[in-house]
Amino acid sequence: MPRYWLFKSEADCYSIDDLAKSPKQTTFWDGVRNYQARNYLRDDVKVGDGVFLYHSGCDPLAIAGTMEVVRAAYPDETAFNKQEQHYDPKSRRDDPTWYMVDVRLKQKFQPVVTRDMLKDASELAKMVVLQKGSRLSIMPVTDAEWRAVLKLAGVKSG
DNA sequence: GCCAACGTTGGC
DNA sequence: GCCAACGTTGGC
Repeated sequence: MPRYWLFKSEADCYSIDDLAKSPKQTTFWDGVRNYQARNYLRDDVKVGDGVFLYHSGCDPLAIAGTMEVVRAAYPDETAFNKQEQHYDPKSRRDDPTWYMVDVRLKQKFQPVVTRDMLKDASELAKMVVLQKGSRLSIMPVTDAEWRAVLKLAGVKSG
């Protein structure tokens, strides 16, 4: 059984349209530099899992669509490169600290499911992304939440 | 190992 | 732009 996740991205930095324009509509999800999020990525995110792409830091705040995990965790190369914004001198090639996965665009929501819509849905009251102070960039989503959001998006399956 | 200070995130 | 929440750092 696949599990479900929510990946957060600043839309100015990387949006669902950027993903749609990528070769094979696939990208590597790099730059996660938080241990709890890293643990999810490294240990729990598997090929075939469903992922919501959430746009933060923009208007509207919204789930923009769904993605599918197409490659499980492997070392995040950007951590080894001094030129990279997310360079981390403590991560070593023989013992990487940070990991990334590959995701492929599955479905772009039209229109997007806004944060306000999520907040109005009683089934989503406990959704992690809606909790105060919730800053993780990788968060788990329950089966019921996954279905409820798809319903709000007006689509039948992820 | 504690905790204050600091930096960052992100909703509003 | 503000500020609350959170994670990390570093002195002790």
